[in-house]
Amino acid sequence: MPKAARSQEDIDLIREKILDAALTIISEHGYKFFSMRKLARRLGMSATTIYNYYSSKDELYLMILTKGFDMLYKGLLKIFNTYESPGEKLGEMIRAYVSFGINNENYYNIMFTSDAPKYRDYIGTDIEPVAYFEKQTALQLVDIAAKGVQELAGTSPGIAPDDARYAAIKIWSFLHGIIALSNSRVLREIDENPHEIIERIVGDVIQLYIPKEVQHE
Amino acid sequence: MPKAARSQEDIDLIREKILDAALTIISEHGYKFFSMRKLARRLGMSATTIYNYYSSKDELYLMILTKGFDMLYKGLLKIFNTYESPGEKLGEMIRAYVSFGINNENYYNIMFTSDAPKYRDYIGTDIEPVAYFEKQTALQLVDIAAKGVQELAGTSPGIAPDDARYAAIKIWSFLHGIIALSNSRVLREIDENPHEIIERIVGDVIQLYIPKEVQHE
DNA sequence: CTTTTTAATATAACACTGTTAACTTAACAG
DNA sequence: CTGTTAAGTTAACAGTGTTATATTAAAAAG
Repeated sequence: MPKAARSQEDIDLIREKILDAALTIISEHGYKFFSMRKLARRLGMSATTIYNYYSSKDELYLMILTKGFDMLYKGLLKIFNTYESPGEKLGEMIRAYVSFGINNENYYNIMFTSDAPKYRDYIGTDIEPVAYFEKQTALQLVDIAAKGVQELAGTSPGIAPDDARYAAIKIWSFLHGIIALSNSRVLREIDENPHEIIERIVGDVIQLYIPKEVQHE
Repeated sequence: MPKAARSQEDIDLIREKILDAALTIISEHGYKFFSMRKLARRLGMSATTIYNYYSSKDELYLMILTKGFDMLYKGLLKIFNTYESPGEKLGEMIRAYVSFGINNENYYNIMFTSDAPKYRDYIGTDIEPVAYFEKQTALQLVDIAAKGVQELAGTSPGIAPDDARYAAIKIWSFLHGIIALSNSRVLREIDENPHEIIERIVGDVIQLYIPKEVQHE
């Protein structure tokens, strides 16, 4: 009888190791600097060996995306479960989202920025299931956001009672705008103090949806 | 005496030809598919010949950026000079900006999206002057936007009289948010009707700054 | 032990990328 | 026709994702 195949646990351990190294590269140097050979060098293995654990760079990329969405979701969920007042809750969720976007620039960019491929690009390919799982993880985010907004519906002037989902997307869009402008360094080109502008806009958005009396009810 | 050098006009003509071809590739297939060899093939010349007209792919890229900012600026300027009422003027400028972003997806992405290098990345390099010119062209955009907002200051509830510039950046951020979400295909993943959402958000932003009575004064 | 089997890894290669060095072609003044 | 040199080409380098092939290593059977 031949050599026995490795246990699933052992395989998963190596997969995790590879994923972590990829993450480090991306969050330190950006997606552009993430190549299979560099990843392999960091792991002390051959580039082609990685293909025994992930079918392609795209699959690895999708796994990273999934992890990112999951991290962000869990962060928002914690706030959702911690705060009592709906106003304070949504306010903190908004701040947490923007913090994530600014402090994990490279991560945020591949999660929400154009160049990176999306679920649609993998339909019909052999990694469609991986892409599908990524999409579902991302959708959780919309749900928790909509829930946060839902609790404010009726109380807030900006949120129609039966339209929390639209309101959530709109707030998201506003926040994404300022994060994306900041991360793209466009903001830095036109203003000396981008952080001040970000703070101010975030404050304005919160004010727009959560008037003072509701904010500390 | 040796062969005479070509006239500047002739050189500029070829430069223009190369730029146009690069533009076509990017707006049809995106920045990812734009390579020096593909560009050369389309032009019926060798890839290295392009280096006689542009010092690098980056310089070519900066020229494309500049052209994009200039196009957008001229479009907004025309609206600025066409409409009389400040409310109508700003409303139309907002719609024109969003249209540009949605209809020239690939173009907009390299202009305002992260992965693309910015002026700061070229400081100290030999193409810093090209990058500087690109930045100045982009800054014109902020100026014309701020002017459009300035005319509404005082009349609009959302715009403090002495803070048109901040208001302009904020509106820009809101608009960029919805365009970027749309172009990144994230919106398509979470909603069946992204265009409807875009229309609605744009309407809401306009409404936020230009109440009905001011809109058709 | 040695042999056989095969899982796991590594090497070599392909087609691509931006860019440079070296070479060829072609046009014009003397 | 020759010398000069501008303009363009080919060959090459170091890099990319990925695959086919070759090697290594470990464990079971004789």
